[in-house]
Amino acid sequence: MLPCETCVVRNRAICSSLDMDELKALNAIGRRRTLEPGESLMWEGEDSVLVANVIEGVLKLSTGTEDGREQIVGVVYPSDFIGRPFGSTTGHGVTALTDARVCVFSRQDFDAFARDHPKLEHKLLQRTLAELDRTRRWMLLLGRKSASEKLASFLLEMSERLIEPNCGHGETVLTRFALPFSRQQVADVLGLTIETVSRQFTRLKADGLIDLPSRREVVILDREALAAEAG
Amino acid sequence: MLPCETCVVRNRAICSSLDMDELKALNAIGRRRTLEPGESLMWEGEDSVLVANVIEGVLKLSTGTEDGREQIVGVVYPSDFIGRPFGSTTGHGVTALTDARVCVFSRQDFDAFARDHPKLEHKLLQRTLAELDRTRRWMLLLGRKSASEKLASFLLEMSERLIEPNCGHGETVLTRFALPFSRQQVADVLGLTIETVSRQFTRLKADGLIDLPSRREVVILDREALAAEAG
DNA sequence: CGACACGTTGATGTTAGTCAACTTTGGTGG
DNA sequence: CCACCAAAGTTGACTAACATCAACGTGTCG
Repeated sequence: MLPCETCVVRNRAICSSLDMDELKALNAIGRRRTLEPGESLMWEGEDSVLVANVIEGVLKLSTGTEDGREQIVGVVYPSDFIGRPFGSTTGHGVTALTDARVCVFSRQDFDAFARDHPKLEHKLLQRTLAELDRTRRWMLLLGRKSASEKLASFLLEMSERLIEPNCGHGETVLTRFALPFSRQQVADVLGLTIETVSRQFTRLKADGLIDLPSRREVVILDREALAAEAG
Repeated sequence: MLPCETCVVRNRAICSSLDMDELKALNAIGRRRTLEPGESLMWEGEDSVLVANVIEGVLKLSTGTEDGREQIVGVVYPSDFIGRPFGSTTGHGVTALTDARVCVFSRQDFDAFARDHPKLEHKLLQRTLAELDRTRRWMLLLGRKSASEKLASFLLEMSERLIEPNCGHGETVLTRFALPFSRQQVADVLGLTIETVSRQFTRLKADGLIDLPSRREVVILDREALAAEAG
């Protein structure tokens, strides 16, 4: 039996465009891999040798300047696609934030496969367009929002993106969740320093909009007010 | 004779994936349109009814907050693709910065055509992936760079992107060019205020890195130093 | 229990934003 | 052709927001 048949993202990842025979062919060129928090799958500037699908876990995409400043330019979740097909270099590093499982392909193999399977390319195009939309919305945050607006926006986005797809049906947002980010990583997403992030967390808690049961846990107490704060 | 046959972007836009018959079919569902500076082709949040190819001119993609802050999230040049195929809403406005000519399609017609022409979808995918790469690089600028780094980076990018593709072959960057942006628009690209942009222009000129023969013209005097300034 | 990484808090500094005055430019009509 | 005007850009003084530097908790794991 194909590993794909029991894959939890089978029906959501780009693989969902393939029938059984095609899936078998794709499976033949891919392999599973697990990553621990902090472990990288690829590095900025490196030749684009791999692409992958996220099966489980959360990973960050990040770039940096020569002098060590870092910016997280994307966050990927189960069923998301990683890597740069049809291109020679990787524009950003990919690093696991949590324990993660991915389905990895050689870029060359994947490129060849994709060219022969327009339905797969179509799914990939849809995903890429959606990711571009999301990324552009994030630019508004980076360029024009204040620290408190940034953090509020971030927490709301988290509460929408961290939903486990298997549990329940109607639930569209989370009220309580575990952040897959350290304070430094939140700062790297929002273009702030760790101190500013910490202060804004404290303020949102003091104002009663959120609660922080532990370092990594967030409870949204007043979503309305948080949305207002997000600008 | 098809208008496409004499189209200056025929060999660079996504149309380059099509043979004569296919081009004829695509031409049948498209039409030309001209835009004046400041004129918009679509608006943020609107239903996605149009897509287009840029034939001539420069256009901005922009989003804003409720309270009027604006962020330019992309800039498109001849042969670039505009709009959101396979999606219901437009995430950002599209407005001409210069006189522009575009080749417009109804999104529904285009979607249907694209689904039947995998080579076109492939080109579109390549373009979208490249645009996503560029957008992510811009996030580093917005999140982590200082005002002077931002302006220096911006001028260097302009000098690379404004090259007329027809003139010459080897020339890969421009030393002198006309900015298609007002100071306010530069500010909206970089996530700064107009005053800060103006001060940084003055400083770069005073330091001898650039010259400003007129409001809209820029001459790069010391590309080396400008690149260093860009961080 | 202690060490260390992670996070918070406070004091101070710097950068870019704000507000306001002034200058330049380009366009229009007398 | 020139005078005038509005729009765009520049400059200066001041302020606010965030960064920086530094000290101080806190929880996690050997």
